[in-house]
Formats: sequence, C-alpha cells, structure tokens
Amino acid sequence: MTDKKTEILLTAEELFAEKGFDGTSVRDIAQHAGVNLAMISYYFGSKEKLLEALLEYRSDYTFSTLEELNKDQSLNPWDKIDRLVDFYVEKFINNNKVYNIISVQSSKLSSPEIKELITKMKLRNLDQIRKIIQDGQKKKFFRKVDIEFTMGSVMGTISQLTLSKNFYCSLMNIDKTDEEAYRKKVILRLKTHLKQLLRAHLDIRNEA
Amino acid sequence: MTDKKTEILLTAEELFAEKGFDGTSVRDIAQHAGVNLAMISYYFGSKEKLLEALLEYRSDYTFSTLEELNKDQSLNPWDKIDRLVDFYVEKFINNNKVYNIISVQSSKLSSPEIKELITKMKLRNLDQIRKIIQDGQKKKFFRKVDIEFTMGSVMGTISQLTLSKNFYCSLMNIDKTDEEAYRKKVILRLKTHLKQLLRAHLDIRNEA
DNA sequence: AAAAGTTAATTAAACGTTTGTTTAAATCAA
DNA sequence: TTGATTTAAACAAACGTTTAATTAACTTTT
Repeated sequence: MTDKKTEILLTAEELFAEKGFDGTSVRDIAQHAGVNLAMISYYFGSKEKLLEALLEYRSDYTFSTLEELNKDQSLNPWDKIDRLVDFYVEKFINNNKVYNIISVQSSKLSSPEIKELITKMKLRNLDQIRKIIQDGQKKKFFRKVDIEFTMGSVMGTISQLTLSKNFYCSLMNIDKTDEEAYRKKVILRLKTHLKQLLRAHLDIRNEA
Repeated sequence: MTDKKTEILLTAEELFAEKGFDGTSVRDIAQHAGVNLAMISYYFGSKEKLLEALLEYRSDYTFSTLEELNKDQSLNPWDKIDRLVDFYVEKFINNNKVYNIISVQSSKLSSPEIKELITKMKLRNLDQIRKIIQDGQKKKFFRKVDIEFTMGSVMGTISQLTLSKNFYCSLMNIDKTDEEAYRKKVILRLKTHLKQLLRAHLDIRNEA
C-alpha cells in the first residue's frame, strides 16, 4: 500500500478513536496526515469507505493471532486464557484503537454494509475464542459458562476502561494528560483483574 | 418542568443513545419532539447545554436507588449484589438510555464541563457500590477484589450488550428489528451471566 | 367583566460555518 | 507523451444558532 494511503488510515484510526466517526472531519484527517483534502476521496472514495478500509486493514491480524493461540498445543487452557487477556488488553490500550471503534461506535454508524462487516469480523473471532473455552471444558479445567457473554465481559471491561479514561484517572490519581502513566498503571491492573475474574468464573471447582 | 421541555429531553435521550451526540442534529430532535427548532436554544441555550440538562435530569434517581440499597439492613451482601445486577441491567436495557451516553460517549465529547459532570456522577455512584462490597468483605462473604474494576466489568458487560446489538442478534438468532424479543432474551441471559460471574468472583471461598 | 398592557411561548426565516464531495487544472514520474 | 498524483477552489447540503415577528397566556387597569 502507498505510504500516503497508510498514513491516512493510521491518522483516521487515531482520530476516529479519539473523537468518534461523526466527530472527525475529513479535513481533520487530511491535515493531521499531511495530505490534501481531496486525496481521501481519491484513494478511498468516501469517508465511510475509508472506515471500511480501516476495519479490513486491522481485522486480519486479530484473527490470525487467535487462530494460532487456539492451535498451540504447548499451552494448557489456563495459559491460553491468560494469553487471551494479555492480547486484548494490550491491543485495546496500546495500539489498534480501531477496537474501540468496532466495539463501541458500530451501533452509531449509519451504513448497513459496515455494520455487517463488523458483525462478521466479530463472529469470526468469537469462533476462535469459543474453541479455546470449549477445549478447556472438555479437558475438565473449566466449568459450564455462558461463553458469548463471558467474552462480552472481557471486551466490555476493557473498553469501559479505555472509554472512561477521565473517570479512572480521577479514581487512581493519575494526571489526565500523562498518557504514559495511565497506560502503565491501567494495563497492569486490568490484566490482574481480568485474570482473577476469569479464574474464578471458569474454574470447574466452582461448578454450582 | 414544562411538558415541552421534558418532551425535548426525552427525545434527545432517545436519539443521542441511538445515533450518538454528534450524529444527532438539533433539527432531528426538534422534529421528533414535535417542537420548533428554535425552542431548543430557547429552553436550553445550546445543544451541549441540552445534554448537560439531560444528565442532571437522570443522575439523581440512580444515586438514591443505590443509597437505599446500601442502607437496607434486611438484605445480605449476596442479595444486594443480585439487586445491583438487576437494577443496572434493567436500567441499561429498558429505559434510561442516558447510561449509554454516560458510559460510552463521554470521552468523545468536547466540553470539559460535561466531562467533569459525568466523572462526578460516576464517582458518587461508585462510592455507594464500594460500600456494598466492602460490607460484604467485612462480613466475610466476599473475598478481596479490585472493587473499581469489578464494577467496570459489570458496566462494561452491559454496555457491550447494548452497543453490539447487531452482533448479539446474529449470535442469538433474533430478528434485528424485533426490539421486544431482543430485550426479553438479553435481559434474562445477561442477569444470569452477571450473577454467576460475580458469585464466583466475589466468593470468599475462592480466595487465592 | 372588558380592555389594555406585559411577559412568555412559538414560529418561519435567515445567519455564518462546517460538512463531505467534486472539479478541473497543475505537477509528477515513467 | 502518458497516466498517476496532487492541488486549490468550488459545490450543495447540513449544521448549530440567532433574529425579528407573531401568537398565547396572564396581570393589571379601567
């Protein structure tokens, strides 16, 4: 892909995640990416097509990571859960802000095509996660749980944290402008919490 | 409050929750509320002030509900957790769509005043929840957990469900347009999942 | 009680910006 | 010379907000 095209994509990702799809203008994107306004239409056709391209650009990596994790025979189910948490927390908080767009802003988008695209991506990824948990159940590590909603809890917890940055900064006495301090503190605490949560939730010894 | 003023507030709540703050125009609101466009500026001053008024209009009820739940001596800690789940699930899914705005869209808003207002509301509510959990810990029902992030998981799970309606409809084979079927199915399943999740997570017998 | 006066509510129209997108000319590379 | 980039300018449409005129609801005065 062209350098400029990629530059536009990454800038758009940044701005969409920060200010929302509607809250970001194509002029904003063009200016921050250092390209002419018309280049966006030239490359992508429209603002919505730009978002669509962004989603596709990011979707492949997640799926292949989950697929590999699923296939890995050297890890036991608990290890896989830990890896899963690490992966999603880091992706959400550090980079790939597109997750924010996918999990949060999709319902606000008008285009049915994009909604469909996101739904398909999610279903594809959930399939991999479902296999991981079902494998743990078969091996008698995990108890019977609502797999889909359990993943909803994981994703929900993380996006909650990324979305309510203001709130959690007040809570943890972190300077709102110190992005780095926030990340370090939140990532650690979030991983710890989620692993503790899932350990209790999934453990077969807690079977009702 | 005037009938029309309330009508505008409720319409705005509906539309903000559905299409986002930026995605909703004042003309939209005026039309759906059946009032003249200028009435919004006349009553509230601006679109942002309208949102501010909406938040204040909704914030009191939640707090007093939590406060009462906290004080209630007839319920044991587990009962209170169940009530908490019921309360939040129903509020999120059924009415009070403003929760969606608060928990999800606050980071996208430009106005620092509104961000501050939301943070204060959240802190105030969390205080009540913290007391409930700490009480359960003191009475040796609950183990030591990350209280703030545990609440993040509860809120996150619920908002995940309300936001990714498209996705979960595909998942549960529900007609996307059948709002009532979605609510019924989701509310029940969500309550069950969250209670199961919290029961394992909080139980002192699962202390590491 | 009727009329006059006063404030509040409501309206249609217009304001100046900003929006996403397109155009047609200019520049670049091969 | 040809085809792909890049540009500044312009487009119509939608945006939040304001204006000035009109109607409705009350108060006060006669």
